[in-house]
Amino acid sequence: MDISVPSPFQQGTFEAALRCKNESVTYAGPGRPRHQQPSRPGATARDEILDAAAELFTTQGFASTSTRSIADAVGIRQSSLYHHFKTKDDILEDLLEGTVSGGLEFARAVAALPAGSEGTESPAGSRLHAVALYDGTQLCSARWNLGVLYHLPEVRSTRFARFLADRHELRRLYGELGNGLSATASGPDGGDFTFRLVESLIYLRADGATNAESALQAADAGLILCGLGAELPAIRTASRELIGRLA
Amino acid sequence: MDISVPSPFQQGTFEAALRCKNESVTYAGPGRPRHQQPSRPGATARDEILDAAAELFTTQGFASTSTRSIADAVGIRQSSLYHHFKTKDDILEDLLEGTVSGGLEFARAVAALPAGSEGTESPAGSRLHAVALYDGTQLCSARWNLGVLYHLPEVRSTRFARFLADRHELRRLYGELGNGLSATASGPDGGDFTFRLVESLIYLRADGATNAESALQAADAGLILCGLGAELPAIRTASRELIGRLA
DNA sequence: ATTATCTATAGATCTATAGATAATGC
DNA sequence: ATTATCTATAGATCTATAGATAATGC
Repeated sequence: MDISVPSPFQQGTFEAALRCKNESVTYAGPGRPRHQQPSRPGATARDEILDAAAELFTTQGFASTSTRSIADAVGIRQSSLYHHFKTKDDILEDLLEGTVSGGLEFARAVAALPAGSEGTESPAGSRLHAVALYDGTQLCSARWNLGVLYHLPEVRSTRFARFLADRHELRRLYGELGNGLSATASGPDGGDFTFRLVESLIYLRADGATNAESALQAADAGLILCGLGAELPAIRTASRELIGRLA
Repeated sequence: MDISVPSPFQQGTFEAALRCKNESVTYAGPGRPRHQQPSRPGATARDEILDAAAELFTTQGFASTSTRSIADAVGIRQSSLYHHFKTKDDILEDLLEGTVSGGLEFARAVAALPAGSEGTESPAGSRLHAVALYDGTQLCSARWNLGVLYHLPEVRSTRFARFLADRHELRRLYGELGNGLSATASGPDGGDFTFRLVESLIYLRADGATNAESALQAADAGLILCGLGAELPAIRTASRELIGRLA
């Protein structure tokens, strides 16, 4: 059955040809030296891989990015990736988890505060504002705009159950923090609208349209939809205080 | 150089094997009969292909969907696709263009109305509300949730310049219609916030969380952010009237 | 003659594994 | 001995083209 024939076009040969271009070898840890110098931020090879994958996934798409192109961006051979990650999906899983874990942790801490502990005035809505501002700031300032990967059809599978569950819990916390604030404005969903406005920062950023105020404006807009537009100055102050205390 | 050897695993052989399963032939137009009955909605084979591709692109992703799987879903051979579309990108281009053209046309018509012609009362903001409601309704009710493809990294290329330009013009029209309405509320960007809230319906739908009111709620929220929450009942009436007249 | 399909295939990938090799650290 | 890399490759794809074939319509 095995009738395959070696061909000059095969991968090994091509890599061997490439190799002639760059024979420089520098490597600090244990193991065989790399054929190229490391050029990515990150303390470990694993971090370099994650950074390169984040760049490529966000700029070229997940399925369109080959493991070979990630390896090339790191300066290792394609197969060396598999020492650090079992599959390509595992790389994506790590990246997604990293984008939601910080915000979720902060939101949990805010939601767990005993009533009235936001500060001396503690205006209603400052908890939701703080969560939105923290989350939005992270989405705007993270090194790569990984949020664009949230809604990939590929991600809606049990493979990424943990990320999906974490993001769902974060969304639920927005809803919970918005509950009871919406007497006057857009109905009972001010918390979820706030979540949606914060996530829309992802696409604002993808269009190159975010600036230093974008996250604050999204949080403010969420609170306006909760009927608290008039209290915004006090809310902003308390929100910043909360972030300084918990983050 | 040509040292390849025919193998029992090659495509042609596999297709020939498959073919034995289904010999039924029904075909109405000119040309050779299909090996399978058409099973997709659409007057033409081209429409069937677009429908199948829309389903697969939205549920499995663009890059993860092979031309073979599209052809299988239609009931034709993979290579037959290329009679109707030059490349796989051309299929995506057609689909994207189709999702924005209707909304853009409506928004242009609304923006081109002479001042004061919305109706007898013509409350400020009803034009923006009408555009948002029309657009949001389309995003929620279209057969496939093609909006999830808007932010694919693959789409940000000159290849899709026409779609990108149309969507950009639509966004600009939201901003224009929002101008001058935002004296009281969230700053000067009520129009763009409305656009963002309407587009967030795409991801609400992807999470299975839209209902019959979702589009209206998004449009309302946009107008609240323009500082016109108090006028919403009158705005809604005028907005529906506008849609009935122009759509 | 034109149209829409088909079979067959080129040529270029892609992911993941097997097993060798060259460092470090005990 | 352990670790991180390397070379080489299996085996399964993928997109697109060439050219044959079987309908319709003139």
